[in-house]
Amino acid sequence: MAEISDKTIARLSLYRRLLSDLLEDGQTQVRSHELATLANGSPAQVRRDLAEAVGCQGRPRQGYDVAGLFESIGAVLDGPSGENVALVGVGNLGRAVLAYLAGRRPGVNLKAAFDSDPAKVGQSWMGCPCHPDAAIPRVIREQSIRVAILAIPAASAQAVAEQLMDAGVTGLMNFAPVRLRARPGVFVENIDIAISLEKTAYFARQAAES
Amino acid sequence: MAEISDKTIARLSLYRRLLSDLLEDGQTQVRSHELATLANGSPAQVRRDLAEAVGCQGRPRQGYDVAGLFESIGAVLDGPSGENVALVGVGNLGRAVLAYLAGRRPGVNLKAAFDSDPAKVGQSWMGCPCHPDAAIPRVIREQSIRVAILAIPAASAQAVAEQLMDAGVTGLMNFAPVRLRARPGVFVENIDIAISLEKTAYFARQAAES
DNA sequence: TTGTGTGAAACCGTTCACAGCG
DNA sequence: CGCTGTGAACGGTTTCACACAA
Repeated sequence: MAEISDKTIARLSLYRRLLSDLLEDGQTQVRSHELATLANGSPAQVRRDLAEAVGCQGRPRQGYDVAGLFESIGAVLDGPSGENVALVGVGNLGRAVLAYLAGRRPGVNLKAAFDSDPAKVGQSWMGCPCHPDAAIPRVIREQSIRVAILAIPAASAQAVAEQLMDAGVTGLMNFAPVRLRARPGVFVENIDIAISLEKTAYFARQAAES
Repeated sequence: MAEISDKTIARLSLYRRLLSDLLEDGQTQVRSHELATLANGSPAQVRRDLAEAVGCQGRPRQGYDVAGLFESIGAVLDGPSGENVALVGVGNLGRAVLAYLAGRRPGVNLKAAFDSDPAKVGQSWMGCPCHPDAAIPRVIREQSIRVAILAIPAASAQAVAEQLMDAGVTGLMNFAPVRLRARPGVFVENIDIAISLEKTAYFARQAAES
């Protein structure tokens, strides 16, 4: 398997979700054209993604086998076993993210939550207990957690990120409006809601002015 | 002003936030190299963004004037007056997004909230009342709202989006894990948390395996 | 010297267009 | 035929590299 780009992985994840819907509908075959429509993409892109990143097996005239494709994408995305994930910050945002995790994401296992609020420590969300921030190094190591979700205020994000990376985390999903200084080799996905909102406002105005 | 790309707008928004921090620190001048470091970008990119999108006035040897740059970027991003924004769905996620809005975003005025839960209707968040979903067409038109944030379940997202677009919304920020069918000219920013998480998990594994 | 502005080159991802196969 | 797989062309961004200004 060669290097797969950022955007391709995002699309594969989307394809998998769409395929999951098709499976529920009992559909067994799907054309690139059909998937493309559902994904707001082009048929050529779908074919290329499936051929290059997965080991495509689409057949002319019938398209792709839904169940098989679903499995193949899963093999690429999830690896042998799923990733263990920690959530740092169990505020409104953190709890909202839990709802997405609850959606039976294959390959993503929430193992631990952390919060600085003593009132939250000891409670449980989605069957996993909330630890105090001080427990981060120990728990991350004990549970072999490589992925962490930062849903905490900007002021503490960098410090917490350092602790996580020290403990072995190699993937961070950062909701705090800060550009984290990550060490080399660590992947950071910034979800910057403030920026996205300003972007939306800008293009909404552009759209209205035409 | 020529066409400014998606990504450039996102960076400008980031620059503005960074400049705002610098202003608070009392810094009056900034070099492209410095902004680039803060933004995790390259100096050349910063210069190009500022020169092409804004009407740069950086001077050799001193760099850019922080206050002036802050204003100039604001003029590009915000237009004459700010955009009026509606929030649909006042669950955990919706309330979390409100926190970002509360961060005194210039150019973004929350004017209305909507929720299908009768218990929430009538309450207020950030000084603006929560209306029932049925009031969407009326309120959106009355308040001249062009931007809407969808923080509702996937099942109802498309239907609500249609109502919003019918009422004149031209920019949607969509947190629901669905690919919205938007009419031409309407800007949609998808924040797909499930996809972002799977992406982070994938690259965390890649990083760990090297 | 230091740091900006910008044409030109390099890069990456997407789309085109067509060969091949059922 | 209809639909996939893929080399080749394309277009948009990013980076390079250097002229210029203080």
